Amino acid sequence: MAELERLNRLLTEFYDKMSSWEQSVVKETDYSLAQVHTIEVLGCCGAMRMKELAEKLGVTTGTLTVQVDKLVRAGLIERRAHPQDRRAIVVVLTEEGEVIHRRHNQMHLTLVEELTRHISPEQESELIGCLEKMNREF
Amino acid sequence: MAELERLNRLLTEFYDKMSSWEQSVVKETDYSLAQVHTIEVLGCCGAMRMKELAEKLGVTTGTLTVQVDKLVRAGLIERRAHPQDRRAIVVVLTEEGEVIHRRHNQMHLTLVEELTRHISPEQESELIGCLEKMNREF
DNA sequence: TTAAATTGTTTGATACTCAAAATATAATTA
DNA sequence: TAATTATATTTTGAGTATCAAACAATTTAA
Repeated sequence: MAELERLNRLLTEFYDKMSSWEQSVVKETDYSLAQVHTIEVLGCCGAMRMKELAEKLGVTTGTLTVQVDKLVRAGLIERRAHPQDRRAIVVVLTEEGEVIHRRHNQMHLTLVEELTRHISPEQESELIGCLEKMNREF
Repeated sequence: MAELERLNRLLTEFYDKMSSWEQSVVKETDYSLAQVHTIEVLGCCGAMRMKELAEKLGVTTGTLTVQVDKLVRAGLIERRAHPQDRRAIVVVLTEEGEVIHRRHNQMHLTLVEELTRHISPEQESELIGCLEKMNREF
């Protein structure tokens, strides 16, 4: 079906443009893409253990340990003991980490505002509905 | 505005899920994410020179040279002389590269079909309209 | 209590990336 | 035309990210 092909192209195009936007935004900062992504997830989802964070980021815990070391050294996150499970480490943003996150999140909001500049409120509601349905199907 | 924040969350969630889907799909193959992405771009946009391909992929030409070397060795792409500009190299998929691309593209189509399972044709048209508008604003 | 499973870290190897230097060719200028 | 400047690609050297496997500490299950 041609409609499906068309939608596929548009989604891929959107993904690619989002990807290069993020890359160019991150390049302006002192941190790497992997580091900013880690901050983003912690900022949006809140503190969590290494295992869970690694899964959300799509890397192994070994990889994450290295990244967390760097972010701790940079003063953006902290390691804390898990209150119940003594094997586990809970990773949490520091105040400075929160600042970085809020700043980055604001750029995302500004982008989305620009992207939807010519979309009516009714269309925007439809779009939100579609995204909710699609995200549920993954 | 709360609506903007909501849309931002949904778009980010979609991006992240798309990203991990692609990663898990690529893991099943013999090729890396960077390699599959190169094949995807060549398959969708057709043959092009190194400079242009590097820009579309968001890497330097130096980085691309290395990747192209590997893909040539793997038999998926070929280097050809540019008919007018003797400085330039045109990169093109081989028959095997085309097969890989078609196979990968089919997986994308299947994914999009699943994602839109509960979206009506009317909503889908709206969605397509929104994506076109958004992609234009980047 | 013992055995098995889970959580996180360390280590060694590999892949990806960039910036800068080098090479070849094209385009422009004097 | 000859010299200069710009462009396209490759090569090289260094840094970063990543994984798998081995390890240590702790929890869970038998």
